[in-house]
Amino acid sequence: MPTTKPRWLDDDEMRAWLAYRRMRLLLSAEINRDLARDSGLSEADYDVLSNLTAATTTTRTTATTAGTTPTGAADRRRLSELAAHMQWSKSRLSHHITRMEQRGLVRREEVDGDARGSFVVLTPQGRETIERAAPHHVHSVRRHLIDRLSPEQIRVLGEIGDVVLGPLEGEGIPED
Amino acid sequence: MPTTKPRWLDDDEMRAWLAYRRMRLLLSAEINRDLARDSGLSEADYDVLSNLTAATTTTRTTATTAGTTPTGAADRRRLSELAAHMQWSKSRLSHHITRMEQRGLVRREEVDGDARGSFVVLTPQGRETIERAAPHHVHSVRRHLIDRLSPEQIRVLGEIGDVVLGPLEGEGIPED
DNA sequence: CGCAGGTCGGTGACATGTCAACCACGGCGC
DNA sequence: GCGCCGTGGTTGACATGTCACCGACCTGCG
Repeated sequence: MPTTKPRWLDDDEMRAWLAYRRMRLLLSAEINRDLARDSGLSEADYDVLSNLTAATTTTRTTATTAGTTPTGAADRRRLSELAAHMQWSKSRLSHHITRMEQRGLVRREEVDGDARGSFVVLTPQGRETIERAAPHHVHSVRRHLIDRLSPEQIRVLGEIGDVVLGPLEGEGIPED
Repeated sequence: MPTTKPRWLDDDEMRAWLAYRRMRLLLSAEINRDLARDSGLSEADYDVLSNLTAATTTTRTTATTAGTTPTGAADRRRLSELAAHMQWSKSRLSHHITRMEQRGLVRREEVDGDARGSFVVLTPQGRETIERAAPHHVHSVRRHLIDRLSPEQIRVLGEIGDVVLGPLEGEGIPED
């Protein structure tokens, strides 16, 4: 808590803070609009799907990849494991999976060893959807963000993420 | 639309994209949590309030300032003007003002020349609230973001905002 | 004047998230 | 075997936003 006078933001700092906030508002809106138009998915849908296919390929941390699937893929993850990985609350994921299940994109499946848990499994339609969506999405992300930045700006943005997120990753989501 | 093969993101690009997305998720959550705990406000509340006091002082574009008010301030703005300035949809603002009105932070007031429109007016309690909240909020923003960044990172973040937002500012919000 | 079309806002239905229980099960100590 | 607690997940009530649409009101023009 600021016991004394607060140090207000100077012009550069304000500009940076504003940049972050405006991007959160406008850039996200734009990319999500593209995604909805091109593929009928919300960003949340896309993330879930891509984290399910990602599980099958090599380690893919984010949502902007979806290559062809190697044979014998698993396409399934425990709810809690997926929630932790995405840093979503279990509640959020559960609600969202329910909705995606009704649209036929994923389905729940029991776990053998543990009667409490369940898997989320990608349906064929889910796979089809994400594979179709991915190229458009990457294109959208490039068009609105990545391709507008210089290599230096890209590098620095990555650095900023490391510096800022480091201390936060631990604390996680409020966790139900 | 990607007619040919999509250009997937390379490692640096992916890192930058991930940084943006994780910050949107975790950093925002953290700062909002602080704000709610310290001042009982949501980020949206804070923005509205600060844009109302801002109108009274010199031109303040963002939400991280709230100095003492000069005498004879107006503390009022047209709904549509405020919505445009914040780049919120009118619907969103209208709903939100209704809720804030019920908490006594703002109130609506008729416009003389135009029977359609209304002003949003800061109540004394609203002013009190934002002035109390501001120092904590700046502190929180510094602690989680600004003070973790080097001057160069701050400068580049600002640049990124300009480059990315430039093309978007025009398009505005889906606008009801 | 009189009205066509834009502007200002408000509303209701619906989507998404959060928070706080809650339930059922698994594991462990005794 | 039993009692307890931690885990995995679900649920319902509620907050916030979006979208589509309404309605009142201005304004320019014939």
